[in-house]
This record gives sequence, C-alpha cells and structure tokens, in this order.
Amino acid sequence: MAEGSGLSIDLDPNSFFLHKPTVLNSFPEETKDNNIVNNKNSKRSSKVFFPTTPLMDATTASRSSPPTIQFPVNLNCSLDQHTSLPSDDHKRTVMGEMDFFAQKNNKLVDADDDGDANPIHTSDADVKGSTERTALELNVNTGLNLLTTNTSSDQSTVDDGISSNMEDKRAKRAKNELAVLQAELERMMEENQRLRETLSQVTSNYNAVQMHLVTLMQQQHDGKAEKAEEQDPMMEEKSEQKKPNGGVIVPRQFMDLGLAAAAAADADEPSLSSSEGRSHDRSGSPHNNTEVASKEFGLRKSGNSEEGRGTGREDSPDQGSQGWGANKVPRFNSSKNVDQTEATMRKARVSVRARSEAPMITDGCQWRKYGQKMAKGNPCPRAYYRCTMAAGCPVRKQVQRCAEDRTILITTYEGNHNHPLPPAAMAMASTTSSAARMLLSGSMSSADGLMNSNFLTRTLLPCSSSMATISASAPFPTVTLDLTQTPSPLQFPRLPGQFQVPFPNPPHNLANSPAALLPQIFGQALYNQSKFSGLQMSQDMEQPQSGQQLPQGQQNSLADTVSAATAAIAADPNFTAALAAAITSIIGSSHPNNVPNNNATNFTSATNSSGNVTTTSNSNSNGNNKISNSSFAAN
DNA sequence: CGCGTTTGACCTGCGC
DNA sequence: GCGCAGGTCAAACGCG
Repeated sequence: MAEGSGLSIDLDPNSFFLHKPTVLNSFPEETKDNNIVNNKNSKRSSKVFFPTTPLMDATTASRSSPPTIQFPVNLNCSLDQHTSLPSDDHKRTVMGEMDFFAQKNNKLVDADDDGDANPIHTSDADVKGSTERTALELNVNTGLNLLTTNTSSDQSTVDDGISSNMEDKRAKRAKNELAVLQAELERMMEENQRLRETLSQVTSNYNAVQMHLVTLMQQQHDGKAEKAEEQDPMMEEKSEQKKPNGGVIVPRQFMDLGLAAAAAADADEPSLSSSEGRSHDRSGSPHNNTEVASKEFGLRKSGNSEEGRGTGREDSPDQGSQGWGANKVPRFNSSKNVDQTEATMRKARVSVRARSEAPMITDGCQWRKYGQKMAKGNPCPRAYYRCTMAAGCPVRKQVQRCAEDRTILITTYEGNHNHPLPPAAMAMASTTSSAARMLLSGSMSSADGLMNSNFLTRTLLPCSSSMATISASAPFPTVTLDLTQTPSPLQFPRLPGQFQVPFPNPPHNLANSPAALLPQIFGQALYNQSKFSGLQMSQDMEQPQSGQQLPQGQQNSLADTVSAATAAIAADPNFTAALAAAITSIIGSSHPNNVPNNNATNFTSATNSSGNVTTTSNSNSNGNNKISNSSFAAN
C-alpha cells in the first residue's frame, strides 16, 4: 500500500464518520429530555458500529481552505473523478476556501470546452490559459507528446487529404492513436518522474528542517539541562546514579523522550519490563501488543484492582507525588524519563472538536457510559464513556458540548485500546494516538513540546486554517483537533500556549463532511511525521522491536497510512493540500524502517478511538453531588 | 432477563 | 484542614 505511492487511491468508505442515525441524543440543552432520549436510544446507538457513510466527494472537498501550496501534480485525472459531479458543485455552498478547487474545476472545464477530453490534447492555449498551474503541470500538459502527436496528426491529415486513400487513412489514424497513446504514456511517465522528484525534494526538505529542529532543541535542552544541574545538584546525583552513562547525554535524552514515549509504549508494554512503572502493571489484561496508553488506563484499572481504588488515579501510580507539573518539566534521567513519559502518555489526551448536530460520531468503537457530571463553567453535562469493545480496554472518552457553541461537540479521548480495532475505529485510533504521541514527543517541556508539535503539524500540512491545537498548559497535555469550521485561528478562544496546527479543511458538519476524516488524516500524518521527527527517530521506533511489531502491524500501519492519505484526498477539497498530506503520509510509511504504527497497527496502541456522543442526561452534578441538581432532586 | 444508562455516593487532587 | 472540582463506582432503573 505504501508503495501505493502510486497515484491510484482507493477511498475507504469505512473511515469513521459522524453518524447521525446512531446518535443518541441531540443536544445537551435538552437536558432532561436528553436523558430520556438517551435511555431509549442508548442501546441502539451503542451498538451501531462501523457505519459506512458515503465518502464525501469533491463537493465537500471543495470547501477546503485556499491552497497555500500547489503541488506540482497533474491532478486532472483525479479531479475528474471527483469533480465530475456537477450536482455537487451546485449544491455545495462554496466557501471562500474553495477558490483553489474551483480554479481547478474551471480549468478542467475549460479544457473540456476546448473539446479536449483528453488532457493530452490540451492545447498550448489551454496551458496558457491556466496561469495557475504549476510549471510542472504546464510542462506536462504542454505535452511534449502533444507536439509529437500533433505533428504526426498534422502530417497524417495532410497526407489524407492528398492521398485520399482510405486504408492509408486508417493506418495513419491508427498510427496517430498509437502515437497519442505513446505520448500519453510518455507523459505519464514523465509526470510520474516529476512526482518522484517532488517527493524526494519534499523529503529532503523535511529532513533538513527536521535536523534543524533537532539541533535547536538540543541547544535549548542543553541550556535547560545546565540550569537544572546547577539548581539541583541532588538531581544530578540521582541522574548520575541511575544513568549508566553518568548523565552526559542530556541532549540526547531530551530527544529520547519522544522515543521513550514510543518505546515505552511500544516496547515496554508488551515486554512488561519490571521497572517501577510497570509495577502497576497490571493485570491480566492482555497487553497484547503495544498499547501505549492502554498502559495508562490499564494501569489505572489494574492499579485499582491491585492497589485499591485510590491508586486508580492515573497520576499517582508511577510518578508518585509528582503531579502533572512534573510531567511537564521532565527530568533528565533516563529511567525516569521513560516513566514520566509513560505517565504523560497516560494522561495525554486528544480532544476533538466537531461541529455537528449529529449526536454521535461513529468511530467504530463501542462505548459504554459510566458517568456524567456537570462540569464547571459549562451548562452542558460531561459524559464519561469507556470502550467496551474488549474487556479491560482502558480507553475512555469524555463528551461534552461546548458551552459557547452547543453545536460543537468536544470529545476527549484517553488511552490506547488493548484490542484489535476495526478499520473504522483504527482511523480514529491512529489519529488520536498519533496526536497524543506527537504531543508527548514534545511534552518534555511545554515550550519545546509546543514547538515540536507545531512544527510537525505545520510541516505536515502547510496549508492552513487551523484544525488542531496543542495545549501543554492544560491539566493534561492535550491535543485538540478542531474540526469545527475554523477559518480564523481566533475563532475559538485558545488557551495560552496553544499552538495551532494548520489544517486544510473547514469542516462543517462532521456528520457528512470530510471533517470526519480530518482527524484521521491529521493523526496519521502527524504520526508519520513524528516518526521521522528527530524526536522519535529512535531506532526503537524505526526498527520494529523484535516481536513487538507484528508484520501484520506493519501492514496495518501501511493500510492506515494509505487510508489516511486516501481520506485526505477524498475529503480535502484542496487537492494539492490533500495530496501533500497524502504524500507526506506515504513518505512516512514508506520510510526505510517504516515505523509500524505502534498505535494503529493492530491492536496496538491505538490510543483513542472516538466517537462523539452528545449526551446527556444530567445527573451527577459536579462537585460533590451535594449540590443537587434539579435532576438530582428528581432522584 | 440481560444490557446499558442513570445518578447519588465516593475518592482524589488541588487551591486557599 | 476545608471546600471545590474532576473523575469513577456501582446500585438502581429502564428498555428490548
């Protein structure tokens, strides 16, 4: 699939979407009503899983933000498929962002008008007309072949006129056709070649930037390390003690954190090494594969069972007294780093903001509601769900409507699934997992983390419009994928310290929009990015840990990647952007040691899976339930 | 009757 | 130490 770098892309209808039918309740606003509704619908909703919603077509795609980059790719063919839906074009309310796509369409249309059904025949005039096209495209379209073809055709026509011999005509026509085909073939080859070049160029650029980033980080880290050492000799001693190397490797450690996270997640998990962190380990839950976060929750759970309820708290287990603050300011102790990373991972969250009236986002997972509370500052109750696809699955999610805009569903995922996920769920899982991983990769220091994340995401999707934010300042490191229409970064109040990740899509209603795919794309892309980022460039990651990474996992990862790429293209109106994302994704997966998706891959650590459910019934008021709610009173 | 939701109670962490 | 808030548990409840 990765090889699929090929341009053929299969749209996977199984990607997750918001799914109306499955929805439980509509809006929290209808509080008590919701409760009732929920109850009634609950079963159904919970049981509906892999909804196959029709992929959005070009229609939705056209909504993307204005392309900031034009990818030197001749999208004619692809576009034709997607854009050939006139009805859609009409229906869709074109957003400003569509411009790019519109242009494409226009171009195509123009071409058609010219009577050249075949791009190859595109005349020079056409080429000239399309000022927007990239040089590459121009070249392609200009068609060397065209010359050839034309030449031959011209000659033939002339000949025909002269000779007036039918057979000759036929022969010449055949020749012409052949020539055309050859020309097209040649053109395709050339185009292919260009794409490869572009790809390589992008790759090289990426690497360069990455290296630069790493360098900067190292420098920054060095500075911090020095300070830390100066301030806390004790720490230094400890670190020395624990470090075989004597803690000389500070800079590297920093980088390893990301790795550690990955490694911890990937490797530790399965092997269950015996370090303290693992003490909480748990359980009998099948740590099958690499459940990165599953650990987290698994820990929590098993921790509960083993250590008592109190320990169940995610925080306490490994870090002892350290709170999140500790996590934010990582120490440079190798073993500790790992632990901390794990802890961080446990707490890392991926939040998805989706504007949708649809009560539910079908993410392919099964959820069971285990609680609901009124959260401070939000009239809408927050519902707590836990993944029930497998016993002991640590993944949980919180669903709450945005107080400011109740059409927005905020779903927050925690943990990694400890079980195989269906394709539909895989997408989201990989997304969230990737996001979380990315976040963690930069969680060492909030600043760095943010920078990294931002960098990664930006690198990934240079196009614009914000879709994701990363907040290390929040109680829990959180990556927010904003799938709501967010043309302007300022639209949503952002926490200080948040970075926006550029996303090309202005999703509208997740239920039917490509927005649903964004997280997937985002995650996958991020994941891939992170894989290659210096942060997680560890061998651990790149070289599938023996036994840890199942071949199948790799396959899955590839599949994931491809699906993500596909989704990106399918969902994103801005094809160039989508293509860029796809390529990025492909690059990631095709990387030498293509890091198997720790997450997405098989059962692994797919961190989160998601689905939004609006819900609500109210019930537990926050705070101690002492403050009785009206609903409580009812009870 | 089984399963999922509801919801009051409980636990923990944090800030004052 | 107290209160608040977030999160979870688990008995009760409702639905199919």
